[in-house]
Amino acid sequence: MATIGDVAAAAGVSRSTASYALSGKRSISEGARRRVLEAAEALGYTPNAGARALATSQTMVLGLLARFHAGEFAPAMTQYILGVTDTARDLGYDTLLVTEPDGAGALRRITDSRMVDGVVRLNVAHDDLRLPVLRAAPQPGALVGLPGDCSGVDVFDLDFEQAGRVMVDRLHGLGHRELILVSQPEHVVERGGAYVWRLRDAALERARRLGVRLHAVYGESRRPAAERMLGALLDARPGATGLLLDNEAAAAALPSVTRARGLEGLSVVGRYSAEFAETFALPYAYVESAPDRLGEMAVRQLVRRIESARARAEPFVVRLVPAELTSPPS
Amino acid sequence: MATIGDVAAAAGVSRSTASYALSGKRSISEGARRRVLEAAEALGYTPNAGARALATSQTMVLGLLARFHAGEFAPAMTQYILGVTDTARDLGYDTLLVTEPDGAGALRRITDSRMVDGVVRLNVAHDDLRLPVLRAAPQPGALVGLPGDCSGVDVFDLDFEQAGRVMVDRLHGLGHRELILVSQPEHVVERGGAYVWRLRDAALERARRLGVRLHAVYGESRRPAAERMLGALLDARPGATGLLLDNEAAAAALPSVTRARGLEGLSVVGRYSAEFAETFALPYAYVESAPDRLGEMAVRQLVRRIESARARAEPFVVRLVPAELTSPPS
DNA sequence: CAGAGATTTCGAACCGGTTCGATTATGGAG
DNA sequence: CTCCATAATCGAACCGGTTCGAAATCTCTG
Repeated sequence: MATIGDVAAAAGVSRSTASYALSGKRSISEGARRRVLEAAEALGYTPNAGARALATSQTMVLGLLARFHAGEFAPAMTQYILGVTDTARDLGYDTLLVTEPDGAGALRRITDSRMVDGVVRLNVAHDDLRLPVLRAAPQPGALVGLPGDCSGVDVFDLDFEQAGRVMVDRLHGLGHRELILVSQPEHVVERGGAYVWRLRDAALERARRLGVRLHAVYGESRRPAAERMLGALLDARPGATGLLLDNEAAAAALPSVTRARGLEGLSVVGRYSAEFAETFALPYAYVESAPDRLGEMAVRQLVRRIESARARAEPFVVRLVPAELTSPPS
Repeated sequence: MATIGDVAAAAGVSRSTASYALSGKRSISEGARRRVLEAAEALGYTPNAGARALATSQTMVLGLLARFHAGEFAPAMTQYILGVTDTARDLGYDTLLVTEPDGAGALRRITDSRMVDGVVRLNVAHDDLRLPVLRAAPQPGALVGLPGDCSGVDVFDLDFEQAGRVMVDRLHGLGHRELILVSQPEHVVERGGAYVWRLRDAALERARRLGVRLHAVYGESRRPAAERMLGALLDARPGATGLLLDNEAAAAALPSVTRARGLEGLSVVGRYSAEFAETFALPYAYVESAPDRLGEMAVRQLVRRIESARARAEPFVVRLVPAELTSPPS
């Protein structure tokens, strides 16, 4: 494999001249620049990433910390990941993916060893054990998901409180006065999925204020259980005419349940990604969770901080994207 | 951030002694070793990855090349990825994820710059443009998916031919004499998804030999279209009593279609992952595609080649895991 | 044509590890 | 007490880039 020394020798210049010719950080005579470029091309020169990282303290790699349990229905995960990796590549960065059962250790390793210039954390829990590590790291960090303590990192998330209110408002506006909210399964909450109760509490509060009855329950994340659960629920609450679904599995299961029972009067509002809605042809209005957009925002802000000392000095942001209702396909 | 020089100074030894004490590659007196270890601990020393890579020409990072189009229903993707990253971590490697619309360029960059010690390629197409690059790379490569030309890399895949035969045999054994095979959408085939026609051609051949009529069609990968398509298909082939599904979206959609039509006599065999079967509570027998296991196998073989010169000299393997029928949940 | 000033190039140091060969300290045998 | 083998340690070189300061070359002016 050719080194910059080989390129320099082939072009008849010193290593430093070759380096400057390639980087353009100093002016180099037209002839020398051309010879260096030709030599690099001819030798198939690619700079050694380790050596460059050592010299510049920049790796052009972002860490991506994601927690995904096999056997859990998490259709949004690939979209988050794709949003992050695609944006990173656009900005010239590669992505080191850490799927972490081992938690903080791996994070500390990749930051302290300087493998990455910054870290995006997905699936942030309310009391996330990796956040202290991330705050202590020399690199900047960006989160997708709102933790209890936002200090020291940039945070991006859907405004789940607003989502809860928007969803209640919608069904209230359609005249419904008794509603059911199906949230994520309880273990998601126990694991620190704050977005679940942010949406739920805001929805309950809004319902109370509007004088609407709202039954909030945990759903299931698997198919047969999800269907049974919905059926039982509709039986138990015959007066409920509106359904709020903050649970992908429930949303995917609902059409077959309602079809089987002929519950055509039921009004439904969901909360999931546009892609999910399309894949499962869901006929409901929904609040779009825009996972790819959130991943993109996190990366852009992260790279801004990495590349500009000025940006690094700016105060940390907490950006909640507004929850907007998307109409069902007609 | 502490360097090995700081550790050495704190322990009162030279840098080389500190290095040997930490790596154990030469014997070091008990006292010195202890002082070095304590100093490293106290200073929170973590070796700089770039420097180590430069010195050892080993990065302890694997490249993971995956192609996933947002908006395509590819539920197995996360399982492949998880199989790879989890196994890599077990073996001491991190994973650089490259989701590549830009194809060969990114691969060449990460291999030539020595960012990775080896590469796992998912979603291999029959005539994959990245394979020549991978073969030319100085690092070993492993594929999940069978390409037209297997030279220069280790290959792991499900035995899709056997899967086709097993599926036909099953329905033939149940007494069915006219079958329909729903494959992946045509664009998957056009993109070089050889596994589609490997399964289909083997199934057609087996059906011919058994004297069974088999109608092979391309399916849809999206929900509303998949359902309509299945309905139309069953109408068009009223004599068909058995269904082979090599298409996740079709499998997920089928229960609601058959329920709506009361087609209880229909026998179905699928081809998808166990996780998929469970998530959607599919009541069919199926050939398990074991994405996580394939990812794991690819990584293990890759790391073997990376770490042992002996293994590197071994001939390349093409390992097709047997297609076995899993019974439906009772 | 000398000299100032700008342009181009080079050599050396540095980033932070690893590793080889040599040197020093230690202990045992003669 | 000396000599030698062995164990422990050190210094220096190297991996492959980048970058700084100085030297060399060229250009233009007086």
